[in-house]
Amino acid sequence: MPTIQVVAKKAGVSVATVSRVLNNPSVVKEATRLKVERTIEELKYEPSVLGRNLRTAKSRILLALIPSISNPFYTEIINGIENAAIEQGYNILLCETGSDPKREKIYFNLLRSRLADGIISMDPTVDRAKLLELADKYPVVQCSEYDEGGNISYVSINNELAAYHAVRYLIKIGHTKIALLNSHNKFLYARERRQGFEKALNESNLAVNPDWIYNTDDLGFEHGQLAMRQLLTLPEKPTAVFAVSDILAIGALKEININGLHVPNDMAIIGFDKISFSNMTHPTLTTISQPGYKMGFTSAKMLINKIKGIPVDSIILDHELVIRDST
Amino acid sequence: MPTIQVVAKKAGVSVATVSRVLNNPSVVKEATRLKVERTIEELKYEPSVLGRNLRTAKSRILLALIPSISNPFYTEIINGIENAAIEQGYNILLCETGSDPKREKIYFNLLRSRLADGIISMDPTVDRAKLLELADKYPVVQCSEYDEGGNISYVSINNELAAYHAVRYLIKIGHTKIALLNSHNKFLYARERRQGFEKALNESNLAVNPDWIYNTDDLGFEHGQLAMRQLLTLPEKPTAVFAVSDILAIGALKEININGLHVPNDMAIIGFDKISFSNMTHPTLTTISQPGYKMGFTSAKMLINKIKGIPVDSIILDHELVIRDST
DNA sequence: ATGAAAGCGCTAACAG
DNA sequence: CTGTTAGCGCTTTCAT
Repeated sequence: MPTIQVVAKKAGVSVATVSRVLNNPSVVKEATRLKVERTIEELKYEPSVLGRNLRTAKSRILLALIPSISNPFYTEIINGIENAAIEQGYNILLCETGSDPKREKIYFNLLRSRLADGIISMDPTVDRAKLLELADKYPVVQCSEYDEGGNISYVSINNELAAYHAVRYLIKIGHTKIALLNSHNKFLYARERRQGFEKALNESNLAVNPDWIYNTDDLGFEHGQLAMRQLLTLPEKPTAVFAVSDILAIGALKEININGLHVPNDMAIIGFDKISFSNMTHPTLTTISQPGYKMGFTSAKMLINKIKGIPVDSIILDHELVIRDST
Repeated sequence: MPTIQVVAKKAGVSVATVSRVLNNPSVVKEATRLKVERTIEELKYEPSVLGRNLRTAKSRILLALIPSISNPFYTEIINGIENAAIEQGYNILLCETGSDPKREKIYFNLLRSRLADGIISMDPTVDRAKLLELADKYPVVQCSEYDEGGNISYVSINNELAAYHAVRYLIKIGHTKIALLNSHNKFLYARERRQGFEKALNESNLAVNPDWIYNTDDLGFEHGQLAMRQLLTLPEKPTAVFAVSDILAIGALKEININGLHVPNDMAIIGFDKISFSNMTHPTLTTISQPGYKMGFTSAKMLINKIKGIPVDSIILDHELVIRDST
């Protein structure tokens, strides 16, 4: 495991020169550069990131905090983050918080102990106060989720508008009895999507029936199933349901299938996120597509800029209604 | 951002003592320890991992190489890896190779440049020669995949036996015309599972019909669909299919549904991996469960032992046939 | 039980 | 264009 010293000695130059051919080759004379490069090759020298990091006081590592790696919604985002990072010579430490404050703390400390240069938070359950405190001293951006009050820059979509578009479409194709399958109102996005839902109904003079609004804390597909089971027991049933996540929508779809009912004839369904599985169901799921890749890519670039001291602005990206067979 | 120097000065001790209360508190006198701890608290001092890493020549970072983060099969494994790592004070750098040799090279170099202490490879498409070369100088283990010839320790299941169990079960419930939906034979696991498939058939004196064996390079669900479409055009159709991945099975299931046929009456299906979505389909999927969490946990512990210089042995873990509604 | 001091591998100011 | 040198923040002998 040769060090820069060894290379320098063997090549007959100083360590500074070796360092230069590594980091700023243009300033060294071609002849010496070649000589050094040859020696590096011969010795199979690889510069130690450890030494470099200490010296430059940077780790070139970014933290990506997600609640759960098994949620396919984050897959595309992570891809975007990774590509943006690699492009700029950064690496990603992917951290699953499991919405567990203890884990969150471990990861926050990675920033404090300089193991990471910045953090992208995607966890809706993150401890607001702690995140704000962290953002005070370290580069932090939020992706997908964001904080109303705080001044942490973020990348997101317009949740209210997206929900509005989804429900307006259901109304347009003739539905008047529309249910909402939402997550818990403690989440900003849940409140925003509900607003969009209500706005679309109000606009068409449709009443909001509280029986048709289902909130769940757990976004597992079983809860989509549960919700649909309950809706189907109602004396007056809805004919369409807007679910704020594809997973919930898939659960609802399953319950409808189990009951021998038909989608979309007996019940239309719209999901949210366009996860890859939304295309594998039968029938395929109409859904709102978030530009996951772009969200990830943008937030990583944003974070890197922040690390470099370049000021950044929050960004709202466009969503898209993907019409498939469930409506 | 105080350093250890600042803490030492303020506490009126040497940096060595501060370092001791951090790493080996028992050797320092209670009174001084308390004094130092109080100062650390006051200054909100966090030791720099950068300095420590350079000094100890360790990064306490593990690389986890997976082909694709969107493949839910890896989700459980990653969880296991993460927990084993955290337990021992390591962090995980999750790297998606996308089966791209260029990316792979970047990640291998992370080891060479000392940014990581070891690597867990889960990519079946990994460049064997390169991996063996790397394993020569650095701690490497394989998880799920492994290499016949090489001497890299691994954690895996018995693929042949698992396939054998799956097919034997299909035979037991009355099927004699069984198709195999396999990935490419260049993969060891594909060859092994095919062997198990054939063994079960042979044992019951059933012939292996080449028309009922479908190989695909791409494990996307569309290819499961394609495969089933082709099987359904055959003059003599199988009555059951064993797919080597749940995703392929789900694709096949969808095609059967589209054709108005019934699972399992017209066609029984067994998948492989027990991904979370295998439970969300209608009907739910019978599948072979790999102990993903345990595989991840075990391989991470194995790697850490290797890093510490403790000799390790490869391990074969048990699979399980999960019987659900598709058979 | 504690302190002094060396040094991990590298980069960057400064001098030449 | 190149070399000398200081020092990033920490751990770890070696003394005391």
